[in-house]
Amino acid sequence: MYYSKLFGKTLRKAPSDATTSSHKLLFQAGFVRESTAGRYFFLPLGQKVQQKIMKVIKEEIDATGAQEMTSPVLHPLELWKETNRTNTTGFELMKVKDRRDTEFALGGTAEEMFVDVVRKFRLSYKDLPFCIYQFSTKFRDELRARGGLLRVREFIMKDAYSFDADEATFKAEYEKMAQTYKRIFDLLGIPVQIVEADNGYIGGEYCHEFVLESPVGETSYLTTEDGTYCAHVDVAQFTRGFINQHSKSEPFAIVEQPEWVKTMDDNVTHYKKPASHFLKNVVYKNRVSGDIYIAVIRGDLDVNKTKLERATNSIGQLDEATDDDLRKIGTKRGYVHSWGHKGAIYIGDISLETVTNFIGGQKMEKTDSVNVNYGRDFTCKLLVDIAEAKDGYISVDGKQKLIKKTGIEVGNIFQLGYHYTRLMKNATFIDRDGKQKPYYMGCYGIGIGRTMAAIVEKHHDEKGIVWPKSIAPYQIHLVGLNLEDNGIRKKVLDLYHLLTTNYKLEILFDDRNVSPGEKFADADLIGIPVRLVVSKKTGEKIEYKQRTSKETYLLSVEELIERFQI
RNA sequence: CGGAGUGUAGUUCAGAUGGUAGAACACACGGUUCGGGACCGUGAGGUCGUGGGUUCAAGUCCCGCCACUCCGACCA
Repeated sequence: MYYSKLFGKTLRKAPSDATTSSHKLLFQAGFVRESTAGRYFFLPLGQKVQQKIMKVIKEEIDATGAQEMTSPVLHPLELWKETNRTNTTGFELMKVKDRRDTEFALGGTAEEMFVDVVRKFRLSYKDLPFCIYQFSTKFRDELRARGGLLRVREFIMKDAYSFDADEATFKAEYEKMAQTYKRIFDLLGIPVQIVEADNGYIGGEYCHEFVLESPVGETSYLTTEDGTYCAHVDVAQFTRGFINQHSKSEPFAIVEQPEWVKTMDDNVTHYKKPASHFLKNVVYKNRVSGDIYIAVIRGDLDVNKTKLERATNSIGQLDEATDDDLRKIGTKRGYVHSWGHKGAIYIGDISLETVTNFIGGQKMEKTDSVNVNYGRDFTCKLLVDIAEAKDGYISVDGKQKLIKKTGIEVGNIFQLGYHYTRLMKNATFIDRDGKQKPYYMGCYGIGIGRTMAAIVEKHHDEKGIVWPKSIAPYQIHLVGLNLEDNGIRKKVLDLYHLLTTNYKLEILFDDRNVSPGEKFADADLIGIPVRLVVSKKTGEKIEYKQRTSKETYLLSVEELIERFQI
């Protein structure tokens, strides 16, 4: 490719509203342009990278025996009705109508479609297991796009779906895919952490995110110092510890409050006790059923909404209660009781059993309660883990501190189990015993654009991008200097043709009539792994430099070709 | 959807108190340069996001809307 013909230009400066390195550099170096928020053009350079990422993924996924196919982007809305996902609040489905008023969902994920195509065949256990996948544009009606390619509304995703006879064979498939993902991200130059995660409405124990640790990521997770435990904040478990105040035999009592105590902080000052000795009550409302939940928790801990949603079987449906909601159960902010409000369902955190003689729980305008004990003075409908793990908390084995990290989620793998195949009719195979059984499913996704951004976040310096070899837009950035000299011009053109034609190397040849400094600056910015220079200075040789190094070498054509192991 | 901010040339930005729109870089042409974003000259490029209002006069003041960025909420 002649640089002078390349569509897209580099800029001297990054756009001012870009905040992440990947956004700045991919824009500045001419890889992407924004259409509207969260929708991007991939310019020729960006498209090359995107295709190379897909190639790496395809080779590795194909090696597992999975087969690539494609599905329509417009999904019949009927399918989504079968699995009730049109009503799943929280996941905003984008819909379109054709001129006959038939409704379609713009695919944001394709479980229903893949189940649908599979059930068009009468398969037997002999056909199992199998895995089918596609690369396709996904649409997400995100409330807010952010960070360039990190969170977008339209993106190419590799989504794979596995079909097994039972959980045992699925487990093997899942494990194989986890290993494959690890290898893919190794090849792409992204050191990922495998993070235990929440798989939302489905439940179940297998769900992992592949995360690149990065300050600009949106995924919060906790890991032990030795890395043996690594879990998303929505599932991370920790040890509460036991806080023994004094004898449990002191009777529960309502006491006068000499001052009006308003918040947890004021309580701590007033009673001269740490926050852990107080009862904290947080109220949520299920926006679908209208149920009101009061989460009761030790005062030093916070409620994790996702954990609470899982405990109450209301995934994606809880909102923080409004003043109106509080009024309905007969209370107001600051005066929510840990028991007794009619019309509310009490869910307690297991930390309630780690303290004797709590303060609070029945706070009124002039009085408060003390010496309150869980089990003796009050109970909740459920006593489960609904607390959010935080930096410095102790791991479940009690031996290590948890470290909180943030990162970019570049891929995920899910156990779907029978969730879809039970909701959708005829999603069955004929088993050995001649009976129809639902498929046991898993799904596996990788966002291509986000992966590209993650690679840039990981691989750049002050001068520009530093692409790993596997996905660089070109293998060689050839810089021709002194091109007005016909001898040099011929030499560099001969080299270009030799390498591209005989050796099939991908080369970006900077043939422009601009200053050397500008060509070098662009080479660094674009970030192709190897830079070659032909000029009057290099004589019969060719200067070779790697993007990652400052060293330059003068090589003969033969030596050069050797370097590329041709 | 809540909070904050920004919209002026392709990009980065300047345009106090209202008075007929500017620079740098990029782009085109000519010339001089030529190993780390060279220089000189010439030129082209703007319904100042949009609609309305106030005013003799609005990029500037007021109101509505739109878009974008950041924080939060949301995120199979």
